[in-house]
Amino acid sequence: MIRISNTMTRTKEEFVPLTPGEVRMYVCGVTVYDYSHIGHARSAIVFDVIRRYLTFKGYRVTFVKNYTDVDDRIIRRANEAGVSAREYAERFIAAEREDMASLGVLAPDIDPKATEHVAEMIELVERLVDDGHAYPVEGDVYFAISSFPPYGRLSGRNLDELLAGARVEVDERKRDPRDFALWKGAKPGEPYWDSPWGPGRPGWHIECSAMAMKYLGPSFDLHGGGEDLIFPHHECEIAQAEACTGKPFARYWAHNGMVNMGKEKMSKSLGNTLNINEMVTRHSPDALRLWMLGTHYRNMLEWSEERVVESARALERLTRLRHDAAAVRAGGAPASLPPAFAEFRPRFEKAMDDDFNTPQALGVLFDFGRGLAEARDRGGAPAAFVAGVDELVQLARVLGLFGRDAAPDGPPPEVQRLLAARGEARARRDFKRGDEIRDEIARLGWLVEDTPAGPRLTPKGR
RNA sequence: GGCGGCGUAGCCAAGUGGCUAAGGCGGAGGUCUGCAAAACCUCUACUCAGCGGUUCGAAUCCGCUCGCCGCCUCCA
Repeated sequence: MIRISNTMTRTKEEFVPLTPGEVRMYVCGVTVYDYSHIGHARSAIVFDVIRRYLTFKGYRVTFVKNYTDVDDRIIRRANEAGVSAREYAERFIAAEREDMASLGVLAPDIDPKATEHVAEMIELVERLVDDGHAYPVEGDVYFAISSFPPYGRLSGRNLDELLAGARVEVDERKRDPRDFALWKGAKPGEPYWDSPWGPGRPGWHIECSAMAMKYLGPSFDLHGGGEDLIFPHHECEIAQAEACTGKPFARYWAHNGMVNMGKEKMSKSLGNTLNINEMVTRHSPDALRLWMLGTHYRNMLEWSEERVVESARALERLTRLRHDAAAVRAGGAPASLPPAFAEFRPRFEKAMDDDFNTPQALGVLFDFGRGLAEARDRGGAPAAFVAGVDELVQLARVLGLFGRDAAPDGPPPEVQRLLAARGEARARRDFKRGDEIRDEIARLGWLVEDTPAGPRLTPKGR
Protein backbone atom coordinates (compact mmCIF):
# COMPACT_ATOMS: atom_id res chain seq x y z
CA MET A 1 0.00 0.00 0.00
CA ILE A 2 1.39 3.35 -1.04
CA ARG A 3 0.79 6.32 1.17
CA ILE A 4 1.17 9.81 -0.16
CA SER A 5 1.09 13.25 1.39
CA ASN A 6 -1.85 15.04 -0.10
CA THR A 7 -1.54 18.80 -0.07
CA MET A 8 -5.31 19.07 -0.29
CA THR A 9 -5.91 17.30 3.00
CA ARG A 10 -2.52 17.89 4.60
CA THR A 11 -2.38 14.29 5.61
CA LYS A 12 -0.68 11.16 4.42
CA GLU A 13 -3.32 9.11 2.66
CA GLU A 14 -3.51 5.71 1.14
CA PHE A 15 -3.04 6.06 -2.61
CA VAL A 16 -6.03 4.58 -4.41
CA PRO A 17 -6.21 5.34 -8.12
CA LEU A 18 -9.57 5.92 -9.76
CA THR A 19 -9.10 2.96 -12.05
CA PRO A 20 -7.46 -0.04 -10.42
CA GLY A 21 -4.03 -0.73 -11.83
CA GLU A 22 -3.83 2.58 -13.64
CA VAL A 23 -2.42 5.95 -12.64
CA ARG A 24 -2.99 9.16 -14.51
CA MET A 25 -0.72 11.96 -13.41
CA TYR A 26 -0.12 15.53 -14.46
CA VAL A 27 2.84 17.67 -13.53
CA CYS A 28 3.24 21.36 -14.22
CA GLY A 29 6.18 21.95 -16.49
CA VAL A 30 8.20 25.07 -17.11
CA THR A 31 7.53 28.36 -18.79
CA VAL A 32 10.05 28.27 -21.59
CA TYR A 33 11.64 31.69 -21.62
CA ASP A 34 15.04 30.67 -20.28
CA TYR A 35 17.20 27.65 -19.55
CA SER A 36 16.04 25.25 -16.88
CA HIS A 37 17.83 25.38 -13.55
CA ILE A 38 18.51 23.10 -10.62
CA GLY A 39 15.12 23.88 -9.12
CA HIS A 40 13.39 22.64 -12.25
CA ALA A 41 15.67 19.62 -12.16
CA ARG A 42 14.46 18.78 -8.68
CA SER A 43 10.82 18.90 -9.61
CA ALA A 44 11.51 16.82 -12.69
CA ILE A 45 13.55 14.24 -10.80
CA VAL A 46 11.07 13.99 -7.94
CA PHE A 47 8.16 13.23 -10.23
CA ASP A 48 10.33 11.05 -12.43
CA VAL A 49 11.01 8.89 -9.40
CA ILE A 50 7.36 8.84 -8.38
CA ARG A 51 6.43 7.81 -11.87
CA ARG A 52 9.13 5.13 -12.00
CA TYR A 53 8.08 3.76 -8.62
CA LEU A 54 4.41 3.58 -9.55
CA THR A 55 5.42 1.77 -12.73
CA PHE A 56 7.67 -0.55 -10.71
CA LYS A 57 4.68 -1.34 -8.48
CA GLY A 58 2.79 -2.52 -11.53
CA TYR A 59 0.61 0.46 -12.35
CA ARG A 60 0.08 1.49 -15.91
CA VAL A 61 1.09 5.12 -15.64
CA THR A 62 0.12 7.93 -17.98
CA PHE A 63 2.37 10.86 -17.32
CA VAL A 64 1.60 14.30 -18.73
CA LYS A 65 3.86 17.32 -18.33
CA ASN A 66 3.15 20.55 -20.14
CA TYR A 67 5.12 23.38 -21.65
CA THR A 68 3.91 26.92 -21.07
CA ASP A 69 5.00 28.45 -24.35
CA VAL A 70 3.00 31.65 -24.37
CA ASP A 71 3.51 34.19 -21.62
CA ASP A 72 4.44 37.82 -20.99
CA ARG A 73 8.11 37.09 -20.50
CA ILE A 74 8.39 34.92 -23.57
CA ILE A 75 6.81 37.65 -25.63
CA ARG A 76 8.98 40.35 -24.16
CA ARG A 77 12.22 38.46 -24.55
CA ALA A 78 11.35 37.27 -28.01
CA ASN A 79 10.73 40.89 -29.03
CA GLU A 80 14.06 41.86 -27.55
CA ALA A 81 15.75 39.06 -29.42
CA GLY A 82 13.95 39.94 -32.59
CA VAL A 83 12.37 36.55 -33.13
CA SER A 84 8.81 35.32 -32.94
CA ALA A 85 7.51 34.17 -29.57
CA ARG A 86 6.97 30.78 -31.06
CA GLU A 87 10.52 30.47 -32.31
CA TYR A 88 11.85 31.72 -28.98
CA ALA A 89 9.80 29.22 -27.00
CA GLU A 90 10.76 26.34 -29.28
CA ARG A 91 14.39 27.04 -28.65
CA PHE A 92 13.95 26.57 -24.92
CA ILE A 93 11.67 23.60 -25.28
CA ALA A 94 14.46 21.88 -27.18
CA ALA A 95 16.93 22.92 -24.48
CA GLU A 96 14.66 21.64 -21.74
CA ARG A 97 14.33 18.26 -23.43
CA GLU A 98 18.09 18.01 -23.70
CA ASP A 99 18.53 18.98 -20.07
CA MET A 100 16.05 16.39 -18.87
CA ALA A 101 17.59 13.67 -21.00
CA SER A 102 21.02 14.53 -19.64
CA LEU A 103 19.64 14.10 -16.12
CA GLY A 104 18.19 10.71 -16.95
CA VAL A 105 14.63 11.97 -16.57
CA LEU A 106 12.27 9.84 -18.63
CA ALA A 107 10.30 11.74 -21.24
CA PRO A 108 6.62 12.22 -20.40
CA ASP A 109 4.08 10.11 -22.25
CA ILE A 110 2.55 13.36 -23.44
CA ASP A 111 4.15 16.81 -23.25
CA PRO A 112 1.53 19.21 -24.58
CA LYS A 113 2.24 22.82 -25.44
CA ALA A 114 -0.18 25.52 -24.43
CA THR A 115 -0.19 27.11 -27.88
CA GLU A 116 -1.41 23.88 -29.42
CA HIS A 117 -4.42 23.72 -27.13
CA VAL A 118 -5.90 27.15 -27.40
CA ALA A 119 -9.10 25.78 -28.93
CA GLU A 120 -9.67 23.58 -25.88
CA MET A 121 -9.03 26.52 -23.59
CA ILE A 122 -11.46 28.76 -25.44
CA GLU A 123 -14.07 26.07 -25.17
CA LEU A 124 -13.46 25.80 -21.45
CA VAL A 125 -13.69 29.56 -20.96
CA GLU A 126 -16.88 29.69 -23.01
CA ARG A 127 -18.49 27.12 -20.81
CA LEU A 128 -17.42 29.00 -17.69
CA VAL A 129 -18.91 32.21 -19.09
CA ASP A 130 -22.13 30.44 -20.01
CA ASP A 131 -22.45 28.99 -16.54
CA GLY A 132 -21.86 32.33 -14.84
CA HIS A 133 -18.43 31.44 -13.46
CA ALA A 134 -16.68 33.93 -15.68
CA TYR A 135 -17.35 37.27 -17.35
CA PRO A 136 -15.83 39.14 -20.27
CA VAL A 137 -14.62 42.71 -19.91
CA GLU A 138 -13.22 44.65 -22.86
CA GLY A 139 -11.64 41.65 -24.54
CA ASP A 140 -10.47 40.01 -21.31
CA VAL A 141 -12.29 37.26 -19.47
CA TYR A 142 -12.12 36.83 -15.72
CA PHE A 143 -13.03 33.99 -13.45
CA ALA A 144 -15.53 35.05 -10.79
CA ILE A 145 -14.12 33.70 -7.60
CA SER A 146 -17.32 34.26 -5.67
CA SER A 147 -19.00 31.69 -7.91
CA PHE A 148 -16.76 28.93 -6.62
CA PRO A 149 -16.93 28.67 -2.82
CA PRO A 150 -14.25 25.98 -2.42
CA TYR A 151 -11.65 28.41 -3.75
CA GLY A 152 -8.78 28.54 -1.28
CA ARG A 153 -9.14 25.00 0.02
CA LEU A 154 -5.92 23.64 -1.45
CA SER A 155 -3.76 26.46 -0.14
CA GLY A 156 -5.63 26.69 3.14
CA ARG A 157 -6.76 30.26 2.94
CA ASN A 158 -10.19 31.75 3.02
CA LEU A 159 -11.54 34.37 0.69
CA ASP A 160 -11.61 37.11 3.30
CA GLU A 161 -7.92 36.69 4.02
CA LEU A 162 -7.21 37.01 0.35
CA LEU A 163 -9.06 40.29 0.23
CA ALA A 164 -7.26 41.52 3.30
CA GLY A 165 -3.94 40.60 1.75
CA ALA A 166 -2.06 43.72 0.83
CA ARG A 167 -0.80 42.51 -2.51
CA VAL A 168 -3.97 41.87 -4.46
CA GLU A 169 -3.69 43.98 -7.55
CA VAL A 170 -6.41 46.52 -8.08
CA ASP A 171 -8.08 46.45 -11.43
CA GLU A 172 -11.24 48.49 -11.63
CA ARG A 173 -12.63 46.37 -14.41
CA LYS A 174 -12.74 43.28 -12.26
CA ARG A 175 -15.87 42.66 -10.25
CA ASP A 176 -13.75 41.40 -7.43
CA PRO A 177 -10.05 42.09 -6.99
CA ARG A 178 -9.45 38.39 -6.38
CA ASP A 179 -10.79 37.37 -9.79
CA PHE A 180 -8.13 36.13 -12.16
CA ALA A 181 -7.72 36.25 -15.93
CA LEU A 182 -8.81 33.34 -18.10
CA TRP A 183 -8.26 35.17 -21.33
CA LYS A 184 -6.20 38.26 -22.07
CA GLY A 185 -7.09 40.58 -24.93
CA ALA A 186 -4.16 41.10 -27.29
CA LYS A 187 -2.09 44.23 -27.07
CA PRO A 188 -0.26 45.52 -30.13
CA GLY A 189 2.72 43.40 -31.05
CA GLU A 190 1.56 40.36 -29.13
CA PRO A 191 0.75 37.00 -30.61
CA TYR A 192 -2.97 36.30 -30.54
CA TRP A 193 -5.68 33.82 -31.30
CA ASP A 194 -9.21 34.69 -32.36
CA SER A 195 -11.86 34.10 -29.77
CA PRO A 196 -15.48 35.01 -29.05
CA TRP A 197 -14.10 37.92 -27.02
CA GLY A 198 -11.80 39.16 -29.73
CA PRO A 199 -8.12 38.47 -30.42
CA GLY A 200 -6.10 37.46 -27.39
CA ARG A 201 -4.32 34.68 -25.59
CA PRO A 202 -5.06 32.36 -22.72
CA GLY A 203 -4.24 33.13 -19.08
CA TRP A 204 -1.67 30.99 -17.41
CA HIS A 205 -3.87 28.87 -15.18
CA ILE A 206 -6.39 27.83 -17.82
CA GLU A 207 -3.86 25.93 -19.89
CA CYS A 208 -3.20 23.30 -17.25
CA SER A 209 -6.87 22.75 -16.56
CA ALA A 210 -7.56 22.33 -20.26
CA MET A 211 -4.62 20.09 -21.07
CA ALA A 212 -4.93 17.94 -17.98
CA MET A 213 -8.57 17.27 -18.70
CA LYS A 214 -7.98 16.70 -22.39
CA TYR A 215 -5.42 13.97 -21.80
CA LEU A 216 -6.46 12.56 -18.45
CA GLY A 217 -10.19 13.26 -18.23
CA PRO A 218 -12.14 15.52 -15.85
CA SER A 219 -10.93 13.53 -12.86
CA PHE A 220 -7.52 11.96 -12.53
CA ASP A 221 -5.22 10.62 -9.86
CA LEU A 222 -2.19 12.73 -9.14
CA HIS A 223 -1.29 16.33 -9.81
CA GLY A 224 2.19 17.54 -9.02
CA GLY A 225 4.42 20.56 -9.16
CA GLY A 226 6.61 22.81 -7.08
CA GLU A 227 5.19 24.02 -3.82
CA ASP A 228 5.37 27.57 -5.10
CA LEU A 229 2.55 26.66 -7.48
CA ILE A 230 0.06 25.79 -4.76
CA PHE A 231 -1.21 29.33 -4.71
CA PRO A 232 -2.48 30.73 -6.90
CA HIS A 233 -1.79 28.41 -9.84
CA HIS A 234 -3.16 25.13 -8.60
CA GLU A 235 -5.94 26.80 -6.71
CA CYS A 236 -7.06 28.40 -9.96
CA GLU A 237 -6.72 25.18 -11.91
CA ILE A 238 -9.11 23.52 -9.51
CA ALA A 239 -11.60 26.38 -9.68
CA GLN A 240 -11.66 26.39 -13.46
CA ALA A 241 -11.90 22.67 -13.89
CA GLU A 242 -14.37 21.89 -11.16
CA ALA A 243 -16.60 24.90 -11.85
CA CYS A 244 -16.78 23.64 -15.40
CA THR A 245 -17.29 19.92 -14.94
CA GLY A 246 -18.76 19.73 -11.47
CA LYS A 247 -16.45 16.78 -10.90
CA PRO A 248 -13.48 16.55 -8.56
CA PHE A 249 -10.30 17.43 -10.48
CA ALA A 250 -7.17 15.72 -9.11
CA ARG A 251 -7.51 13.25 -6.25
CA TYR A 252 -4.03 13.74 -4.82
CA TRP A 253 -1.83 16.82 -4.91
CA ALA A 254 1.90 16.38 -4.42
CA HIS A 255 4.30 19.30 -4.17
CA ASN A 256 8.07 19.27 -4.07
CA GLY A 257 10.10 21.61 -1.89
CA MET A 258 12.25 24.35 -3.30
CA VAL A 259 15.98 24.37 -3.95
CA ASN A 260 17.61 27.21 -2.06
CA MET A 261 20.73 29.16 -2.84
CA GLY A 262 22.05 29.85 0.59
CA LYS A 263 18.96 30.80 2.55
CA GLU A 264 17.03 32.01 -0.46
CA LYS A 265 14.89 30.16 -2.91
CA MET A 266 16.52 29.64 -6.28
CA SER A 267 14.41 31.38 -8.86
CA LYS A 268 14.70 33.06 -12.15
CA SER A 269 13.24 36.28 -10.80
CA LEU A 270 15.88 36.44 -8.06
CA GLY A 271 18.60 35.76 -10.58
CA ASN A 272 20.35 33.21 -8.39
CA THR A 273 19.92 30.19 -10.60
CA LEU A 274 22.31 27.47 -11.65
CA ASN A 275 21.44 26.03 -15.02
CA ILE A 276 21.20 22.33 -15.59
CA ASN A 277 23.27 22.42 -18.74
CA GLU A 278 26.18 23.83 -16.75
CA MET A 279 25.77 21.47 -13.80
CA VAL A 280 25.84 18.33 -15.92
CA THR A 281 29.25 19.29 -17.23
CA ARG A 282 30.56 19.44 -13.67
CA HIS A 283 28.75 16.49 -12.11
CA SER A 284 27.43 13.17 -13.25
CA PRO A 285 23.65 12.90 -13.51
CA ASP A 286 23.74 10.12 -10.92
CA ALA A 287 25.63 12.28 -8.42
CA LEU A 288 23.12 15.08 -8.87
CA ARG A 289 20.23 12.68 -8.51
CA LEU A 290 21.67 10.96 -5.46
CA TRP A 291 22.21 14.34 -3.86
CA MET A 292 18.62 15.37 -4.50
CA LEU A 293 17.06 12.11 -3.43
CA GLY A 294 18.99 12.22 -0.18
CA THR A 295 16.46 14.75 1.04
CA HIS A 296 12.76 13.98 1.15
CA TYR A 297 10.98 15.59 -1.79
CA ARG A 298 8.78 17.82 0.34
CA ASN A 299 11.64 19.40 2.27
CA MET A 300 13.68 22.38 1.26
CA LEU A 301 17.00 21.49 -0.29
CA GLU A 302 19.93 23.83 -0.15
CA TRP A 303 22.28 23.86 -3.10
CA SER A 304 25.79 22.82 -2.23
CA GLU A 305 28.44 21.80 -4.65
CA GLU A 306 30.21 20.00 -1.80
CA ARG A 307 27.17 17.86 -1.09
CA VAL A 308 27.06 16.80 -4.72
CA VAL A 309 30.72 15.86 -4.63
CA GLU A 310 30.07 13.84 -1.48
CA SER A 311 27.24 12.09 -3.27
CA ALA A 312 29.54 11.22 -6.13
CA ARG A 313 31.94 9.69 -3.64
CA ALA A 314 29.19 7.64 -2.03
CA LEU A 315 28.10 6.47 -5.42
CA GLU A 316 31.56 5.14 -6.19
CA ARG A 317 31.15 2.36 -3.68
CA LEU A 318 28.10 1.08 -5.48
CA THR A 319 29.62 1.66 -8.88
CA ARG A 320 32.60 -0.43 -7.82
CA LEU A 321 30.27 -3.31 -7.08
CA ARG A 322 28.83 -3.06 -10.56
CA HIS A 323 32.25 -3.17 -12.14
CA ASP A 324 33.31 -6.10 -10.02
CA ALA A 325 30.14 -7.95 -10.88
CA ALA A 326 30.66 -7.24 -14.56
CA ALA A 327 34.16 -8.63 -14.27
CA VAL A 328 33.07 -11.99 -12.83
CA ARG A 329 29.79 -12.24 -14.71
CA ALA A 330 31.39 -13.92 -17.68
CA GLY A 331 32.66 -16.70 -15.46
CA GLY A 332 29.86 -18.81 -14.10
CA ALA A 333 26.24 -19.66 -14.67
CA PRO A 334 23.70 -17.13 -13.38
CA ALA A 335 22.33 -17.76 -9.92
CA SER A 336 19.07 -16.79 -8.32
CA LEU A 337 19.07 -14.24 -5.54
CA PRO A 338 20.56 -15.77 -2.40
CA PRO A 339 18.38 -15.65 0.71
CA ALA A 340 20.91 -13.41 2.41
CA PHE A 341 19.99 -10.65 -0.04
CA ALA A 342 16.24 -11.19 -0.02
CA GLU A 343 15.52 -8.66 2.70
CA PHE A 344 16.45 -5.56 0.73
CA ARG A 345 13.68 -5.35 -1.82
CA PRO A 346 10.91 -5.43 0.79
CA ARG A 347 12.77 -2.86 2.86
CA PHE A 348 13.20 -0.68 -0.19
CA GLU A 349 9.54 -0.90 -1.01
CA LYS A 350 8.52 -0.20 2.54
CA ALA A 351 10.48 3.03 2.43
CA MET A 352 9.13 4.06 -0.95
CA ASP A 353 5.57 3.12 -0.07
CA ASP A 354 5.72 5.67 2.70
CA ASP A 355 5.34 8.86 0.69
CA PHE A 356 8.27 8.04 -1.58
CA ASN A 357 10.83 8.20 1.18
CA THR A 358 13.91 8.19 -1.02
CA PRO A 359 16.40 9.03 1.75
CA GLN A 360 15.35 5.91 3.58
CA ALA A 361 15.29 3.86 0.39
CA LEU A 362 18.84 4.97 -0.32
CA GLY A 363 19.79 3.88 3.18
CA VAL A 364 18.54 0.43 2.28
CA LEU A 365 20.57 0.45 -0.92
CA PHE A 366 23.75 1.33 0.96
CA ASP A 367 23.07 -1.39 3.50
CA PHE A 368 22.66 -3.74 0.58
CA GLY A 369 25.92 -2.50 -0.89
CA ARG A 370 27.77 -3.23 2.29
CA GLY A 371 26.40 -6.76 2.35
CA LEU A 372 27.46 -7.29 -1.24
CA ALA A 373 30.97 -5.98 -0.72
CA GLU A 374 31.37 -8.29 2.20
CA ALA A 375 30.23 -11.25 0.12
CA ARG A 376 32.60 -10.25 -2.66
CA ASP A 377 35.61 -9.98 -0.34
CA ARG A 378 34.77 -13.26 1.31
CA GLY A 379 35.13 -14.93 -2.07
CA GLY A 380 32.87 -17.93 -2.25
CA ALA A 381 30.05 -17.97 -4.77
CA PRO A 382 30.64 -15.33 -7.42
CA ALA A 383 27.34 -16.09 -9.12
CA ALA A 384 25.47 -15.26 -5.93
CA PHE A 385 27.36 -11.99 -5.71
CA VAL A 386 26.46 -11.14 -9.28
CA ALA A 387 22.81 -11.97 -8.63
CA GLY A 388 22.88 -9.65 -5.64
CA VAL A 389 24.40 -6.83 -7.62
CA ASP A 390 21.76 -7.29 -10.30
CA GLU A 391 19.09 -6.93 -7.65
CA LEU A 392 20.73 -3.80 -6.27
CA VAL A 393 20.93 -2.25 -9.71
CA GLN A 394 17.30 -3.06 -10.36
CA LEU A 395 16.27 -1.24 -7.22
CA ALA A 396 18.58 1.68 -7.89
CA ARG A 397 17.06 2.04 -11.32
CA VAL A 398 13.67 2.59 -9.77
CA LEU A 399 15.23 5.79 -8.46
CA GLY A 400 16.64 6.51 -11.90
CA LEU A 401 20.20 5.70 -10.89
CA PHE A 402 22.50 3.51 -12.97
CA GLY A 403 20.56 4.12 -16.12
CA ARG A 404 23.63 3.38 -18.14
CA ASP A 405 25.14 -0.05 -18.39
CA ALA A 406 28.14 -0.83 -16.30
CA ALA A 407 29.96 -2.41 -19.21
CA PRO A 408 33.01 -0.22 -19.16
CA ASP A 409 35.03 0.36 -22.25
CA GLY A 410 38.02 -1.91 -22.10
CA PRO A 411 41.38 -0.29 -21.46
CA PRO A 412 43.13 0.81 -24.65
CA PRO A 413 46.04 -1.37 -25.88
CA GLU A 414 48.55 1.20 -24.67
CA VAL A 415 47.25 0.90 -21.13
CA GLN A 416 47.22 -2.88 -21.32
CA ARG A 417 50.77 -2.88 -22.57
CA LEU A 418 51.87 -0.63 -19.70
CA LEU A 419 50.03 -2.79 -17.21
CA ALA A 420 51.90 -5.85 -18.44
CA ALA A 421 55.20 -3.99 -18.22
CA ARG A 422 54.36 -2.99 -14.67
CA GLY A 423 53.63 -6.60 -13.83
CA GLU A 424 57.04 -7.63 -15.09
CA ALA A 425 58.77 -4.85 -13.15
CA ARG A 426 56.98 -5.85 -9.98
CA ALA A 427 57.85 -9.48 -10.54
CA ARG A 428 61.49 -8.36 -10.55
CA ARG A 429 60.64 -6.48 -7.36
CA ASP A 430 61.54 -3.28 -9.19
CA PHE A 431 58.85 -1.32 -7.40
CA LYS A 432 60.26 2.03 -8.36
CA ARG A 433 59.76 1.25 -12.05
CA GLY A 434 56.39 -0.30 -11.27
CA ASP A 435 55.18 2.85 -9.55
CA GLU A 436 56.40 4.98 -12.42
CA ILE A 437 54.38 2.92 -14.83
CA ARG A 438 51.38 3.20 -12.53
CA ASP A 439 51.66 6.97 -12.68
CA GLU A 440 51.91 6.80 -16.45
CA ILE A 441 48.74 4.75 -16.63
CA ALA A 442 47.08 7.24 -14.32
CA ARG A 443 47.93 10.02 -16.75
CA LEU A 444 46.06 8.05 -19.41
CA GLY A 445 42.99 8.13 -17.17
CA TRP A 446 43.10 4.69 -15.57
CA LEU A 447 43.47 3.71 -11.97
CA VAL A 448 45.51 0.62 -11.14
CA GLU A 449 44.78 -1.30 -7.99
CA ASP A 450 46.35 -4.55 -6.89
CA THR A 451 43.90 -7.06 -5.61
CA PRO A 452 44.44 -10.65 -4.50
CA ALA A 453 43.14 -11.63 -7.93
CA GLY A 454 45.63 -9.44 -9.73
CA PRO A 455 45.74 -5.82 -10.85
CA ARG A 456 42.44 -4.10 -11.54
CA LEU A 457 41.99 -1.26 -14.01
CA THR A 458 39.26 1.29 -13.46
CA PRO A 459 38.62 4.30 -15.61
CA LYS A 460 38.97 7.40 -13.50
CA GLY A 461 35.95 9.44 -12.65
CA ARG A 462 33.44 6.61 -12.62
C1' G B 1 -0.52 40.54 9.29
C1' G B 2 -2.59 35.49 7.31
C1' C B 3 -1.39 30.37 5.78
C1' G B 4 2.27 26.34 5.58
C1' G B 5 6.93 24.13 6.84
C1' C B 6 11.72 23.43 9.28
C1' G B 7 15.41 23.21 13.66
C1' U B 8 18.32 15.40 14.97
C1' A B 9 26.26 13.79 15.49
C1' G B 10 31.77 17.91 12.59
C1' C B 11 28.54 18.33 7.83
C1' C B 12 24.14 16.28 4.99
C1' A B 13 19.81 13.51 6.36
C1' A B 14 15.84 9.50 7.74
C1' G B 15 13.00 8.38 11.92
C1' U B 16 6.88 11.31 14.26
C1' G B 17 4.69 7.30 21.05
C1' G B 18 8.04 1.95 23.38
C1' C B 19 13.60 -2.98 20.41
C1' U B 20 20.75 -0.66 20.13
C1' A B 21 18.08 7.29 17.19
C1' A B 22 18.74 4.57 9.58
C1' G B 23 22.03 5.90 5.78
C1' G B 24 25.85 9.11 3.36
C1' C B 25 30.23 12.34 3.77
C1' G B 26 34.16 13.41 7.08
C1' G B 27 37.34 11.67 11.24
C1' A B 28 40.10 7.72 14.42
C1' G B 29 42.01 2.74 14.81
C1' G B 30 42.58 -2.12 12.49
C1' U B 31 42.86 -6.13 8.37
C1' C B 32 44.95 -6.48 3.42
C1' U B 33 49.36 -4.34 0.37
C1' G B 34 56.42 -3.87 -1.50
C1' C B 35 53.99 1.01 -1.20
C1' A B 36 49.45 2.70 -2.43
C1' A B 37 44.41 2.43 -3.79
C1' A B 38 39.99 0.10 -3.09
C1' A B 39 37.30 -2.88 0.00
C1' C B 40 36.01 -4.86 4.66
C1' C B 41 35.81 -4.60 10.31
C1' U B 42 35.45 -1.47 14.83
C1' C B 43 34.61 3.26 16.94
C1' U B 44 32.54 8.38 16.09
C1' A B 45 24.51 11.71 19.11
C1' C B 46 23.29 8.61 27.07
C1' U B 47 20.69 12.44 22.91
C1' C B 48 16.99 14.96 19.09
C1' A B 49 16.72 24.26 19.31
C1' G B 50 15.06 25.80 24.56
C1' C B 51 11.42 25.59 28.52
C1' G B 52 7.01 23.52 30.47
C1' G B 53 2.94 19.82 30.05
C1' U B 54 0.24 15.00 28.69
C1' U B 55 1.75 9.71 29.28
C1' C B 56 3.88 3.85 32.68
C1' G B 57 6.90 5.69 28.48
C1' A B 58 8.17 11.38 23.72
C1' A B 59 13.10 13.28 19.18
C1' U B 60 8.01 11.77 18.12
C1' C B 61 1.59 14.45 21.07
C1' C B 62 0.13 19.60 23.36
C1' G B 63 1.54 24.77 24.85
C1' C B 64 4.98 28.69 25.01
C1' U B 65 9.82 30.88 23.60
C1' C B 66 13.93 31.45 20.22
C1' G B 67 16.01 30.90 15.21
C1' C B 68 15.26 29.90 9.92
C1' C B 69 12.50 29.17 5.21
C1' G B 70 8.37 29.20 1.64
C1' C B 71 3.55 31.10 -0.15
C1' C B 72 0.12 35.35 0.01
C1' U B 73 3.09 38.87 -7.19
C1' C B 74 5.77 35.70 -12.08
C1' C B 75 7.92 31.21 -10.21
C1' A B 76 9.52 24.02 -10.22
